[in-house]
Amino acid sequence: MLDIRFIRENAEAVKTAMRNRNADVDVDAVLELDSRRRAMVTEAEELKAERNRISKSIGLMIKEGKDPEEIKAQVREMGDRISSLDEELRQVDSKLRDGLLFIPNMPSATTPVGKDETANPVVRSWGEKKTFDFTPKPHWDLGADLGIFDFERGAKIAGSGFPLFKGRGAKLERALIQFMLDLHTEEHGYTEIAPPFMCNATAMTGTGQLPKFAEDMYNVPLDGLYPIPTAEVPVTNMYGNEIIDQELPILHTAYTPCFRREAGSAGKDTRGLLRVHQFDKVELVKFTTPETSEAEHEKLTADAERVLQKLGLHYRVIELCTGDLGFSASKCYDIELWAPAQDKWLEVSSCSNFKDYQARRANIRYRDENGKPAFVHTLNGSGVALPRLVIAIMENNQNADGSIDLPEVLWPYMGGLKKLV
RNA sequence: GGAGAGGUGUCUGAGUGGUUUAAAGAGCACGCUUGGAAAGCGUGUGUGCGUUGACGCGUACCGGGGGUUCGAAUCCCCCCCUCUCCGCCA
Repeated sequence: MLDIRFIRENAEAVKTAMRNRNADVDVDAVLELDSRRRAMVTEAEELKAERNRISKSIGLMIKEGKDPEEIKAQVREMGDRISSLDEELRQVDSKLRDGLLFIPNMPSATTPVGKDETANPVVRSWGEKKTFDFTPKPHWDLGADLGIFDFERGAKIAGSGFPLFKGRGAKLERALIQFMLDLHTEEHGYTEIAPPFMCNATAMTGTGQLPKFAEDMYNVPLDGLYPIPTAEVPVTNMYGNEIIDQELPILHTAYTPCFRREAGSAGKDTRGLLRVHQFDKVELVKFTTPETSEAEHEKLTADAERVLQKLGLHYRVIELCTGDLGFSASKCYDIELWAPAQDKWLEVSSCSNFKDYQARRANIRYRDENGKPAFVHTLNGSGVALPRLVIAIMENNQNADGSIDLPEVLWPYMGGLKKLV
């Protein structure tokens, strides 16, 4: 969330930013709550100061054997006023917090201003489109023929969008996860985390999924838990309500399954692995100082790209414009893989710098050079998500006979298998 | 799921209704002392919010939330977490 003091002092800039985001936010209503709240706090605290003084004197009177009943009655009235003021204050406070929780992050100064995804500039690309001397098949046909997944049975037991991998398909999932985790821990300096796959509402609020995107989340109301939509939630919230005393930056990587209801996407990208309710992902998460977060953002993006380079897959990096930027992000690069049978680019990673937005929501701090507590900057990106990665591997590496060549870096993880036949 | 014991500041640890403004010790920082160090001595050492140009002042915070009271770390209620034992169980 944004600092209320920042909003107070930069109201016009905030309003402009919200317009650029196409976000419908009533900044003035929040400012009004803020000024009401401060007036009430001052009044309540003055009363409390007086009550504390008098209560102390009552203690003395009793000790001296005087009768305090008259003063007690007087303070009792004061207490009633304080109680009702506190109650009112609680309400204003929670309204203000709710208001703040629905205001998205400020786009960074370098984020291009634009209306929607059509305004996202391509930053760079790697490799080139593969040419085929036959018509490349979509991954769902290839996979069904090879028997490496069985979406019908997945749908039978959980519903559509819950993919079921089988045999070498299941092993390929495991191999890719292991390959990516090894790369990030051994070559990029990340510490691996195996976190809980469910989080409470506080954690979901800390990273920005709640309260606004409740409909996108699965939830288990009986226990107040949410199956995680991304490892970002548990791994970022690891340090919630802490003043981190380790040296920054902290780099974490984590494999988790991810669960998304995809509300509002019904009927879109329904075939195969394009858009599913459950998928595997290796995530990269960083905690940095404000001074280093921009450089760490570039490095994090490069770490994700390295996965695709090692796998030999053609990709491009785009930067999200203000109109397409995620709620909590200040700056974001999407990495997209080319899928020849789909004839389109598929997003496999969103690498975001959240600045202090999540840190303020989750209360994650460090001590700055003066020893004063300050909010960290949080960053994350997929490194990378599996379904579309599997699509790209299958569709790009297919042969005319329906077999699929496996990238060389995966051979050791596939027990020496070089080809899916 | 049942029974019990706990949760106090950076740490250890006291505190069961009123100068507690959370004792004491350790740690840490600074200063004195010293040829230098250690020891010793002295001073300081939390977070949020409000207010202020600033120094500061006020307020809240002893796992979390409510309540009783003029006044709560302390009494009452609910919840969370940790440990021990029992039950169940991969």
